[in-house]
Amino acid sequence: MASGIRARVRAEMTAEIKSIARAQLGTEGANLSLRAIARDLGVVSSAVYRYFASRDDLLTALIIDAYNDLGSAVEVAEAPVPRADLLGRFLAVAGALHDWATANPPEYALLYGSPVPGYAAPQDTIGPAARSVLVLAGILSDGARSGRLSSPTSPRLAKTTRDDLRAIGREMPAFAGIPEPLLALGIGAWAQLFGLLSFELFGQLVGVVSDYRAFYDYQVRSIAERLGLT
Amino acid sequence: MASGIRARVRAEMTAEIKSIARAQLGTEGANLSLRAIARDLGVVSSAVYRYFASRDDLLTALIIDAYNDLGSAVEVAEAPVPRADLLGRFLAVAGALHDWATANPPEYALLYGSPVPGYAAPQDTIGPAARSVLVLAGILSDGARSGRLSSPTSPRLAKTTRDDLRAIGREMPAFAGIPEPLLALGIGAWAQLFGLLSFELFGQLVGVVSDYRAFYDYQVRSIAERLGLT
DNA sequence: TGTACATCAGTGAACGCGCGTTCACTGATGTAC
DNA sequence: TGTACATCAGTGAACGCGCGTTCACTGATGTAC
Repeated sequence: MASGIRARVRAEMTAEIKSIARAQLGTEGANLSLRAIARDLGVVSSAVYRYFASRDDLLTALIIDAYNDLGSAVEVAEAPVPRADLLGRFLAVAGALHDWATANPPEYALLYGSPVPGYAAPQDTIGPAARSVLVLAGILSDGARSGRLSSPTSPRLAKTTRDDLRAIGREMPAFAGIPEPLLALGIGAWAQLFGLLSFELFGQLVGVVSDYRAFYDYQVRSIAERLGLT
Repeated sequence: MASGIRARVRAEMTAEIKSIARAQLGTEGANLSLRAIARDLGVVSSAVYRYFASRDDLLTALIIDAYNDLGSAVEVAEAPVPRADLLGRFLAVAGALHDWATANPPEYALLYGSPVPGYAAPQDTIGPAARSVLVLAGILSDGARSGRLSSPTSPRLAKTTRDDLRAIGREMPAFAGIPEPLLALGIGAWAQLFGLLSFELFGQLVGVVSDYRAFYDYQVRSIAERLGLT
């Protein structure tokens, strides 16, 4: 099966293109230049089309890779924590988010920053995008099932919001066992984590916070307390 | 003083350039094209340089305008609420944020989305950027002074974080009267509001939430409760 | 009120670049008999 | 094991665009006396 060699070379080439593109994200943002990538690769610009059908295709591949990278970082951080240690699991998730985001700012911006003008993410990004939040869902769902997490009784949920939350449980089994108010709180907490990360990475806290990690950890513990995680 | 005419025409021209640039933000993101602006303006590309020294200068003007626009929207929404109605004031602020962001997505992305590659915001943006958060500071500070807002006692603040928070009070008088734990909570709440807005505007909630405003309002009320606003 | 001069908006050409994508092609590598 | 054929990576030229910025200039509008 000598075709295996061709396939392996192809995979390596594809990986190298993505790696060069990733480096470009850092300096140029999401405005990838295929010609610049080809130049770095030491190849004529049209050669890149053997590996990606278009600029958007390459961008999609980068997005999917980044979601998977983040998702697996979160999973790996949370997995070894004993299932009964809900607080520990949450701290592991939040910590992994911060670690990954600060280690990969361009990728973070690609996933959670301004949408790329003219680019519409295809369906294939949805699965990878969900991986990290599914880990949070597991914590809430375990807590709800064991009765250790209780639901807030106020504020009142609008009917539309309650419907939305029910639909989430229906469509994603991982969220199924979570009472609606707790789920709403959980999504709010999730948004807060990313709000904090965006503030930190996008420069909103410059001159305000100096020890970012300590500040983030404080906020995370305060979120955990609010969610009733112990 | 016939020079007043020249000055007025100049101001109008400047405003029109910014308005065309703002429209371009929506389709092209922060990658402004001076040539395209000149084309829309019906003028030769070099003419734009009579009004802005460079592309970055124009971008800075847009950023400052946007911060001021948001800041004044928040101020105008909050000002008529009776000072003693802390909850009403907070709801007004949060509502104005949502109204402004959903009415001006490109501007929102410019201010709170991914940083523009190669662009460093000059000092002049700091003042306008602070306007909206100063309104929140006023609410917390009034609440603290009147004793109606109490400070959470946990989690424990790291020394570095406590120093950061003290420095904020020292450098911005509006924050001076707010106890450190309450201030930390307030900044966390602020980050959460923007996290929710970014999730909504940047597409993270597509297929999850259908009634964005109801969802946001629920989160806002839950934040208000947590802060002890009544 | 009229005239000389200064200011300044806008022109047009140029410099030196960049880009994504298509297409006919060469030549090496793999596959099937 | 050897040969004919198919696959496919990479080339090079071209199409039809785009860009920010500089500079010498024209001509209208304002200012000072």
